[in-house]
Amino acid sequence: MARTKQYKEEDVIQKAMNLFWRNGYEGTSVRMLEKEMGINQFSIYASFGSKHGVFVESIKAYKSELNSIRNVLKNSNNGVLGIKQFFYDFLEFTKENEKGKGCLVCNTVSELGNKAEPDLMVELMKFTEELRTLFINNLQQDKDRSEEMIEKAANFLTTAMLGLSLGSRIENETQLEDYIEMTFKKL
Amino acid sequence: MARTKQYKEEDVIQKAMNLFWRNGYEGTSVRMLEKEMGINQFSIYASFGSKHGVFVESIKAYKSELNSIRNVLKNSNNGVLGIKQFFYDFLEFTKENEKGKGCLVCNTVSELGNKAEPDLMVELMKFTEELRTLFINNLQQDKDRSEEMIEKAANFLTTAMLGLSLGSRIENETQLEDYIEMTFKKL
DNA sequence: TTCTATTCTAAGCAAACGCTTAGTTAAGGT
DNA sequence: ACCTTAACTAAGCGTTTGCTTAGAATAGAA
Repeated sequence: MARTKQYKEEDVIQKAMNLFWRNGYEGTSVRMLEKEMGINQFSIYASFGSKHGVFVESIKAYKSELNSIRNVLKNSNNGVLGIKQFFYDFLEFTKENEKGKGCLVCNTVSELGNKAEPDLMVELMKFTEELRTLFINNLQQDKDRSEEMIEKAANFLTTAMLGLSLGSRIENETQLEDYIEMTFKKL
Repeated sequence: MARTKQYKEEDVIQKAMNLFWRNGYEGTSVRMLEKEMGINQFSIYASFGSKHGVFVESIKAYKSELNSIRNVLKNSNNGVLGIKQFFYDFLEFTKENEKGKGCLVCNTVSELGNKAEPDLMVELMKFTEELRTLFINNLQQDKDRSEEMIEKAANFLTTAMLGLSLGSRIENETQLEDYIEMTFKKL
């Protein structure tokens, strides 16, 4: 038999994810990953193949991290109010010091746009689609909304989340609260 | 007397701006700038001091480029409808091929966050403040809105613009139209 | 203990980064 | 025609990038 690994891959990916979340993909070097993950470059490449590989795993880790607040939305049965709560939960979720870190997926889409590698793009799209589905489910709980209106509202809320994500990084609490309150007015 | 410059600085900045707009700050190398601007690195550094200097000038050029649609908003006197028109004008303004390029200022804020150099940050903030002022002016044209409501609406619209910017880069026309229509239904 | 298989350390690879500089070219006043 | 001055070309500076690899360390099977 041979030597055993001195780290758990899920542990070091958690740390890598936080680094990517704060600094973005290009803004995070392999040397920075080494320090934050606490393992050598050799181990990084042995476990994940490439910096890109670390990032894809980080995105997956981000999703399960987000599960805490996504499950609240999933289990809610008070229609659009559940989505509104999700918006507030998201703000709390991304908070770091005074300002927020935004949504890692939204940040990534903004940084890489459509020049993201296919396998990464798949992960990003899955994230968006899943969230959209949850929105639709909750919108359907309110009985007086037509299918057509649900579609429009889902499109609206998806884009509104993009605004909330970027807003969380640069705006203050009052602005963000005004934003959420106005977003859910007349919905 | 000495040799004369073979380029106009405003011309080459225009080209640099478009490159930054498509690729972001870090995604644009000085070699790429050389090719796109059509001048040597020496000339770039002689005229603008640094890559950062080129970028700051590009942001200023972006603002005056945006003046075409900002003036429409400035001269409008139909209240919130003028702002709605600005949202649609913005989509047209950022369009490239099928998808949009987003707002260069929003893209930059997303990429650099609060680690942007102070002089750059000043330009970015001025942009946001000026736009917010225009929103408020138009909101005041509708007589039945309270000052408190105008404040909330301005906060809402500022963040909504962030969503529109990122949305323009990844969403289709239907989604974006739904987004704008729903956004202004609340106002 | 000896051997084998795998992880670890640390040095270093080529390429790309922002930026500089020595040397050549050209404009216009004298 | 000559000289001064600034703009040009192109080579190259030191660093950092993502990634690789030779050699030492360490676990368990024999």
